[in-house]
Amino acid sequence: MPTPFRPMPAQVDLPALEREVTERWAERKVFERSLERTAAGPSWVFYEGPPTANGHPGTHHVEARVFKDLFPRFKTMKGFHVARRAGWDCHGLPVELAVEKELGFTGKSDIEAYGVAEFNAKCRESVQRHVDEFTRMTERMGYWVDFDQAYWTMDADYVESIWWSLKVIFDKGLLVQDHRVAPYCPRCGTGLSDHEVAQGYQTVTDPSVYVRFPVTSGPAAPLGASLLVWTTTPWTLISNTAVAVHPDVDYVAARLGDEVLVVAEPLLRAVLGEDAEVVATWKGRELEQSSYTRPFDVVDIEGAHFVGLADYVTVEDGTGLVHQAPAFGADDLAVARRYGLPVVNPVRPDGTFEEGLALVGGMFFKKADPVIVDDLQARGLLFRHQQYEHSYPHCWRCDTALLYYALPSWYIRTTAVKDRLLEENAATDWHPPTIRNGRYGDWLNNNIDWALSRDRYWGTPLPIWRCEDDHLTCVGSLAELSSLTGDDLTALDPHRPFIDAITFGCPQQGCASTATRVPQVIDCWYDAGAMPFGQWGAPHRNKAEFDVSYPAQYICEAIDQTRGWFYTLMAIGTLVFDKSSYETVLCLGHILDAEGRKMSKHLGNVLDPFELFERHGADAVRWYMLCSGSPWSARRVGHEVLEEVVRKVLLTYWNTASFLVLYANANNWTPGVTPAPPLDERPLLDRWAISELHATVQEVDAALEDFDSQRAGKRIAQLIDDLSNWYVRRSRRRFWEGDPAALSTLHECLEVLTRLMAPFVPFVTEAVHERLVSHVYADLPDSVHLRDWPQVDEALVDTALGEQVVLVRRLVELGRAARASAKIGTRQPLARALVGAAGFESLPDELRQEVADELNVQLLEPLSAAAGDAAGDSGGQDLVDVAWKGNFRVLGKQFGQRTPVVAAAIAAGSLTRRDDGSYDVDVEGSVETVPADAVLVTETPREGWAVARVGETVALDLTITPELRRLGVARDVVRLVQEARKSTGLEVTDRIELWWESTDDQTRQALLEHADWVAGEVLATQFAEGRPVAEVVPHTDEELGLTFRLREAGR
RNA sequence: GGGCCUAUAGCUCAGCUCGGUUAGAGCGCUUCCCUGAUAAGGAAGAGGCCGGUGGUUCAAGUCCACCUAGGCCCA
Repeated sequence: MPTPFRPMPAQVDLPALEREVTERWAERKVFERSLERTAAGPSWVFYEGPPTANGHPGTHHVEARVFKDLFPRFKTMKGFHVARRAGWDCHGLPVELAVEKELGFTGKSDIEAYGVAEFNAKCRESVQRHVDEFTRMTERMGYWVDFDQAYWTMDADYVESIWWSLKVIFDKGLLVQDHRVAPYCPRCGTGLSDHEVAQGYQTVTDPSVYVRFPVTSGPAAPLGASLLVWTTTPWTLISNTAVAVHPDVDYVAARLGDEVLVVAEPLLRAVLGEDAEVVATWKGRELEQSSYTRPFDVVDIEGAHFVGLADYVTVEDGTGLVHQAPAFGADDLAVARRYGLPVVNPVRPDGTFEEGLALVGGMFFKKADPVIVDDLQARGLLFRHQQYEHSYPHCWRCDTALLYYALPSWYIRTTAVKDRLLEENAATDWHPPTIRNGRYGDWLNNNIDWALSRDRYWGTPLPIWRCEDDHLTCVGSLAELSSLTGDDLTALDPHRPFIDAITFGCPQQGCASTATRVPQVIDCWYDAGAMPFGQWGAPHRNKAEFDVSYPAQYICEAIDQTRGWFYTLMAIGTLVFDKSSYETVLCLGHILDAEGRKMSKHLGNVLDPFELFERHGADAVRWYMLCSGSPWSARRVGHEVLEEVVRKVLLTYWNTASFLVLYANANNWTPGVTPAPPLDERPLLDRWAISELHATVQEVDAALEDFDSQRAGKRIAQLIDDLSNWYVRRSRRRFWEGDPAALSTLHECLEVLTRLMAPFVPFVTEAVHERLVSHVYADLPDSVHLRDWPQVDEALVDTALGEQVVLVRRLVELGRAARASAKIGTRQPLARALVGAAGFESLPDELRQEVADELNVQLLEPLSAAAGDAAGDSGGQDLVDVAWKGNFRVLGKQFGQRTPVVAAAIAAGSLTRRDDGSYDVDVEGSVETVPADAVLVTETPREGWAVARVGETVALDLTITPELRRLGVARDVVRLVQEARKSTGLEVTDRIELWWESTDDQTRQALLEHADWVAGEVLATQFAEGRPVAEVVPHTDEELGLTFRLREAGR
């Protein structure tokens, strides 16, 4: 006869099981069907942030993907249609650098020599390679996302969408060209990334000069003062445009000899010495707009040469007055922008001054320093000249000193929409909420224009064409480009170098010049932020699909994306549609290694996700990511924590299911077929289990609606523990007997629990669902992921019962502690236990019986009732001590400062109980009335009892009569036989024949007295004193003087 | 240099929103107990100046200020 359930071995290889489940999903197209199933439902829009397809996937990639999977699965089970489109971020410097490394290149000149077309082809290949690995990782971890429709930011459709959006921004006048100061190597002719700069610092000695700038207007002018300005780059003095001071710092005019110099007050003595005499003091802001005579008249700089204010100025070193050359310093450039000053750059890209300039014409910038110093000296402008040792960046390739250099660059004027960004941010549902006004809000408040362009090769080309007359044309599509050129370019690969070759007659009215594309590509972060429309190729294609899927209801990434994707998504959405691209965002903390360090290739501490999946299983990794610690805190991951998840959560869950299957099959119980009593006729414990189940459904649902996976996971783990370690433990006997009420209850709990857990751990739940549900209910879907999310039945949640069971378990714990302290094992029955606990009186008999069973006592009585009883025996009130304690939380509200005095009076017992339960307390002569809950009463039994008490009290009567001892012996024997059954390899349902003999009188008497009971417990069809006829291996126990032999019945 | 986050047992983390009695859990360790599913469960023990200093308060791990260390992002 077939068993109702497929057997579920207790031993399970989770990673192997996961691989089987993955195959089954693919065969049965479960993901596709889950989307079809919800096609008519309301849609819940999720955007997949495209990972950079560069490098190998690491465990930190797994983290975000787990959260990206959980909520869409949850919403899908709730009936929402959650389209999930994979995406790949294909462009950018990281890809270029990886390819450069592969090819052994050291700079842009190598790329140019190799050929841009060939180089970009290599980049494309590299992307494809890494995407394959990401896909494999994604599938293995059970992240359901549609790869067939994946968007690639390098696809022509995608690039065209970006162009369209840039044209919208351009037409609003927000895409403009300006200067950008960046570290630049004049020999290599290229800007360097921060990463490159960081590896090229060298300690060098530079001139340090203090120069006089005579003041010509403002408060210092009447004194005939000069600003004293300090710099370590004399060559930039040629381009001096302004002087910056800190608005809140005190500046002094000080007389030294026959001149007056202006310096910051805190630096006065360090710079001018003790002899300087202060003649005037101003706040920096009072000096604003004071004009001065610049040190060199070599280049024209109009409308400049006055004092500006800047918060970045420090009084750490120098003079507190900072020379400004906007072309050669990012801070300087910012100040210049604010004051509308021109950016004048007399240094050519090769690092030499323009030909024809006085003094320095044609000279390499560094070589100009001594010339300039000498000239200043000769003209009496040099106050002091020293050598200064400091760390300065050099080109990591050629050791040339870098130049901070203003390069022409394209900007998006995000500052123009800053207020809108702040409004959109305020309306965004951040998890955790602190990010909104904290890290992210702060970033928005300090918003600066987006430096969009990159002087590189592998990226979305900036679709701007410029003619010789400087007319700009921004092109929004290949079709538009075709109409401008007159050729059909709709099949053109819109990348460099092909796009660079496209020119057309300037469309500007009356202009006859030819327009060529500007050479830059764009920041790949723009690509990622453009995915809401880019993934559809919208609006050129699929405009309707885009319209209904904007904005996203949910996105999720780690904290480093505040300045990355979170920003670019919101900024582009606001710039193009005047609306942020997402409503809810979950922001995760980073995953660290076991030592708390960020995982990086550099440190070699990257945990390979595939290794974790194969060793512990993807479910274990998922559960850890979702439920251990706060998702928004940085967390450490290692093998130990994953092993714990497997043991405590996954295996406990699996084994509970395995237990059900074992006894359901043994008793031929089939859910829905074998009749079971209605819930309200089942034992109290069954109603408790169902109550906990529904309370869990309620809380998990609420937690997930709030994007709080940790809270949901905690509750689920609690239910698993409740079922395994209380419900099943307490109900074992009923399962052995095949009680349909118990089997139905556990089956229902596991069935609902499996659905609750499915979004978290999709593999093991699928395997359990298949065995517990799919195989027995033909009308239900063949996958848990095609089921509906559980509905809570609030009528079944019995809070009072829940609290009573908590008390029961608490009392059991206390009783066990009492036994331990008396050194009496639980197998030895005791006559009675006394319980002192609020709520014990109202505990139903069924629950009192649980306590008695667990503690193995024959009688359970309230302590108060027993006290009088025992008092008669022992002649006094000595059995119970009563102690009182004040409840500070209650007393504090009533008494404030007097709280400690009142509490002391209560502890001293100066109180009388009133009829309504409240107390009169005698506090230093005056009587105060306090409510019942202001006094905590504890009763403590005395001598002859084993006691455990923490809030509640359990006392055990330690008298062991000969009758009790014999019962204990019988139980010991049962245990020994069970052990022997197990070691013999018998199944739990096998019947046995048993023969025993004993040299110990007490043991013999006990076994004769309790023969029927022992035989029943160990499933013995025969239980006889003596020896079998045939040879059977004996088992002996010296303490009991017992020898017994057993064999399977009927053999 | 700026901003944000974090700091509680050997390790991993709760508790802090809204101050209240003896600061909890898991892992690990020691000793026991229980076991007719379990790689499980239970008891006891060892292990805490709750990062530091000051303040508010009858009362501070919790609120405030400053400091220190680490992390992240940006210069």
